[in-house]
Amino acid sequence: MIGARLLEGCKSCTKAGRKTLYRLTNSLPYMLNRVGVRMGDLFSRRIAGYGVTLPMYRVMAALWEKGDQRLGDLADMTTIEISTLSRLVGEMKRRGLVTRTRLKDNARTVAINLTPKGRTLVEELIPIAIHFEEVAVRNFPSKNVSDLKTVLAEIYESLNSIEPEIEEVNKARKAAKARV
Amino acid sequence: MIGARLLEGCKSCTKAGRKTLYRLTNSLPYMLNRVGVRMGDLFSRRIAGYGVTLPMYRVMAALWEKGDQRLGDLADMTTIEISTLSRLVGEMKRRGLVTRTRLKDNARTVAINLTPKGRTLVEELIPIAIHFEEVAVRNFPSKNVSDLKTVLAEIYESLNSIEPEIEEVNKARKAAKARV
DNA sequence: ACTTGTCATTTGCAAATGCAATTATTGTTC
DNA sequence: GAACAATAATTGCATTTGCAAATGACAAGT
Repeated sequence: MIGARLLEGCKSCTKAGRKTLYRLTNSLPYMLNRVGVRMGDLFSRRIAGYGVTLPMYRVMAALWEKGDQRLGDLADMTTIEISTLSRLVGEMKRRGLVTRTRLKDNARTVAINLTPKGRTLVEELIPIAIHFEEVAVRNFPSKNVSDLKTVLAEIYESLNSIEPEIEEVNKARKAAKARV
Repeated sequence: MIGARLLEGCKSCTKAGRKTLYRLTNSLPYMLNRVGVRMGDLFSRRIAGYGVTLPMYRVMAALWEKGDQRLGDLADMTTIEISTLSRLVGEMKRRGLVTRTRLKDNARTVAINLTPKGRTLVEELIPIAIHFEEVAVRNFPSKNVSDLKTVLAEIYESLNSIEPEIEEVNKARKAAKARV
């Protein structure tokens, strides 16, 4: 296993023998998750007064950017799991923010759209989102921010490519476990 | 409102009049969240075969890095909300991964520790985490990765500093809403 | 000792999430 | 055209999450 040499029990943390030591708090998944969650939390509280949750905002902003989407496409765009999204859209429909209509030529699929109420609301929220981001990164050169976004997008793509690899390892592990 | 000029209805998206246009999918909160969630999902599935969830792994890795922590400190370190963590630790105790003992000199606080079983498990998982990260970023120069980590840490700090500012706006909004 | 206040954790509740079925519709093949 | 597979969305179930309120334990002042 690559990296096994880096593993060192925490009792040894005080010893100076090893150059590199694993730290959860310095791992990329942890750091990404932490910042992402934190930013989401803050923005979520920022918009809570408008009576919408963060996932609802994301659905509305996605629909504002590109309307008349099918549920599955909206799930891809928002990266909200489709079963979650299905229920979320149901709730948003009850609140009069979106419409959900089954297509006539293919009754399997539904088309989601913003209502005028939903549109008004999201157009009130988007400037807040823009301002929020400006404040969040106001201490950083804009070059750094755009570089960051580039890297984030690249890593996201990279993750898609390693997914099959991971699934394979998982299968092997699962098979090994089934024997236990 | 700063940024209001950037707001443009989606019908106008086809027009070429505006230089900048808001896109949810290009906003920093969205991109961070997307990558963080995706990476978490993949790693979560990677370790699912070992019978632990991702939050459980994070708790164990945090305890491995620094043992004998109080619940609140562990919440800070893992950035898991304390009420969530309380329940999570309860479940982990039932599974024999950690111990939770109330201090004798201050019965308000509890000390959380890894059990030998928990320690064995996390020491099996950490090399997997290291390898996972290596694979996830293997296409990127290590300089880029370390720069990324630096920026992520800085943004996280920056968020802490803007929190009071946001809370203040929220309060104002809340007060305005109470009048409705 | 008795109220008051603060601190650390836990619980109640409502939402969001992921996975695994299930339903409903459309396509394909014999 | 009847059986079967494929597609799109929904539902059931268990877990995770966050906020707010409640509990339980200590601290201070009177």
